[in-house]
Amino acid sequence: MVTLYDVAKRAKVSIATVSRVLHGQDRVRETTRARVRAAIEELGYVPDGAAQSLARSRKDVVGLVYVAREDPRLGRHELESMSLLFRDEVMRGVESRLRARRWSLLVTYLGDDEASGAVPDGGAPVMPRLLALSGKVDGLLIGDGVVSGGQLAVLARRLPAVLIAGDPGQPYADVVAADNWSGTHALVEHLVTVHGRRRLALVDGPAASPDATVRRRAMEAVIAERPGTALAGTFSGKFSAAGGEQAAGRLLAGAAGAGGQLPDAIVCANDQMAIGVLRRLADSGVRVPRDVAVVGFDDIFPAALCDPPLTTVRQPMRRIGERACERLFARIADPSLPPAAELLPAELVVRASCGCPPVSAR
Amino acid sequence: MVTLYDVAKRAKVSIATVSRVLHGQDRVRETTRARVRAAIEELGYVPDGAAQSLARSRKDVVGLVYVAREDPRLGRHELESMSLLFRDEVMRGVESRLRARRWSLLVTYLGDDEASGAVPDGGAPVMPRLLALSGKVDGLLIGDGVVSGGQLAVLARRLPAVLIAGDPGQPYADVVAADNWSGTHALVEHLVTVHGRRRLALVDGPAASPDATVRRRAMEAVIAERPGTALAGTFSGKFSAAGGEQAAGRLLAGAAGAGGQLPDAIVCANDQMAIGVLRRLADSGVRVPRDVAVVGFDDIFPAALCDPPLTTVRQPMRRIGERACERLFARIADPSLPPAAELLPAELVVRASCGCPPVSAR
DNA sequence: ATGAAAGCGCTAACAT
DNA sequence: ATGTTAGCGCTTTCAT
Repeated sequence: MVTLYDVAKRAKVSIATVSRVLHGQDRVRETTRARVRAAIEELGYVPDGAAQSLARSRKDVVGLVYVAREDPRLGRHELESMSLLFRDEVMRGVESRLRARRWSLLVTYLGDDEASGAVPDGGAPVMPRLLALSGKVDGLLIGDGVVSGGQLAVLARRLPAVLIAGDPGQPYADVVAADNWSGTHALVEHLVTVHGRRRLALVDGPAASPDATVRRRAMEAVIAERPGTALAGTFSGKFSAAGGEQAAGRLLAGAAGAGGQLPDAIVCANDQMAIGVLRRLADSGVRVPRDVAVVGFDDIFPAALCDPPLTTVRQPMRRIGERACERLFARIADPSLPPAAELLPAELVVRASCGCPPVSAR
Repeated sequence: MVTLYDVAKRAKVSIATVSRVLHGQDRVRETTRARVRAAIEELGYVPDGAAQSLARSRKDVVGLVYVAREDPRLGRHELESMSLLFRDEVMRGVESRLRARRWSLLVTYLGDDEASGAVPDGGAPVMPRLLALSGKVDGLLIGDGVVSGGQLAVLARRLPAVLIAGDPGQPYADVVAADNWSGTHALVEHLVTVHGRRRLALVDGPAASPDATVRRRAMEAVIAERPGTALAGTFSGKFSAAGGEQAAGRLLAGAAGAGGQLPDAIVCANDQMAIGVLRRLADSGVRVPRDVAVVGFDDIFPAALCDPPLTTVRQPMRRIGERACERLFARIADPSLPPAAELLPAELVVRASCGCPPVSAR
């Protein structure tokens, strides 16, 4: 390996001078500078980042951790795998912030086995993988589901950490997430005030999901605020298109029963479920939005493509990445900052499935 | 910062012993081990990665460089931005290999201004960004279009490097890419032998694109091999849906002229263009695949969703990432390896737009 | 089983 | 303008 000493020897100067040239400092004679430059070029010298980091005692690197959560049965085009898009977008946001500072991003996907996400905190030591990573970065961005609360507490004590799209309620670390509540609120309000929908059914996600819970509450809030509206049933299932189909099936079965009546709007916990609902409805000859409006959440890619195009709420994924990164910078600069949660506004995306006139999709 | 010395002091042992405990070596008494463990836990000690790397003189990190190539006008759902999917998939492949070795991935997106990709090699020094990165990794994975040939030569001389989806013809570094030639060849063969198509039109990409060139050559090869088939015109444009629409427009105009005749198959340089062609054809009442077959290349997400579903060729993106990473490992282990190119088979994805019976897409 | 000490390649304060 | 030198935090012989 070519070191500073090799270059210094070749250019017949001291290592300090080489270092100066390397960092474009003045106080070096032009001719010397040229000699050093030549030596660097000839030797193909590359400064060792580890040594630099050690000497400067900072690394200019932030870590990003996700759980791999891979399902080999899912092709890359499956709707369910689209949640990956979320991460990719977040990452781009992070990267744009990093680039401005000329820092780098160290990405790690933990295997399902290595993450402690849902585990009920057995007081286990911090995951080794995560520990190793910690030593290589100035701060950590942690994806949702990577660590349990207890682990997070331990981790955040050791180094600056920001949780991405995690539980805004936990008190251990900073969080940056989308504002599920106001997003859903705006969506349901739209249904009620613009389209005059009154009997609102909910196709809910898993009870354990914090996101689903918040979205449900927001819907209930609108119903409470708007006299004349009512919750026309709740049908919960997995966050998948299949889950949506099943829920819609139960909903249809209920409406077909004695005195049964179709709701005039179906609010789904996410887009995948909404797409499943749409399919099931189409199979039964129910027209959307004419007979019933359907809305989703997330604005995943296929949402714009389905028939009718889905009205939904977009999570500001990229922005989440940017803000999380900025917050991390702030915390690195001042580790004593009290942990804060930042909720980013989610944007209502109006398409045709709510009853609005279709916009040329092209 | 908590260091090895702090832990040693607290546990009343030498730093060597702490280091031994840290790495699970034997030759440490159980009671001592326990004392050290306790000290580590109490202090919240995290080994400094930079110091470790320096002492071990290896980093266990590989770098991945891409050009940002961002167009802020494009929303994340635009077809054009789907090429990003390619990178994300490649990255997952890389990550899976890295994980097996417990290495990390250092990702950097260069700004358009920082990359030298298309630049005609002004003999400029290696980009500073890339240099800085080089010092932090054991090897580099370089995305297509990041560096020019000359730069690549310089870079590859300094550290292990593998080009991802770049020009397999360049002699400076290893390359891992999809086999465009045989993929296209199989696709066109399918059109000719299975569906009896004879008058094949080409909707070509930009002349400057190596990918487009290879795909064109492969198509010409099939035509040369199969008597009775003929090239029924070439219409080139940008690698975009709009480019495809324009090309289809010209094609239709030509067919409408005196003695004009529609081709019975249109081979497009990529899926985006094919989708544009499909749109334009639909607008003109031309039926696909009945009147004319249309095929693309890449198998981007919307390819399965359009009407009719697009027959195309899938690049083994994930596999490319895996192989590139493995090749990089090999080169790190033995830097004297002669540069090699590895072409991965691209898979024919048969849907309905070629004339095959539609498969239930769901 | 444990400790002492010599680097690893670099930065930066302090000479000169 | 340039050189000397003391760390940075760790791994790893080599002693004991």
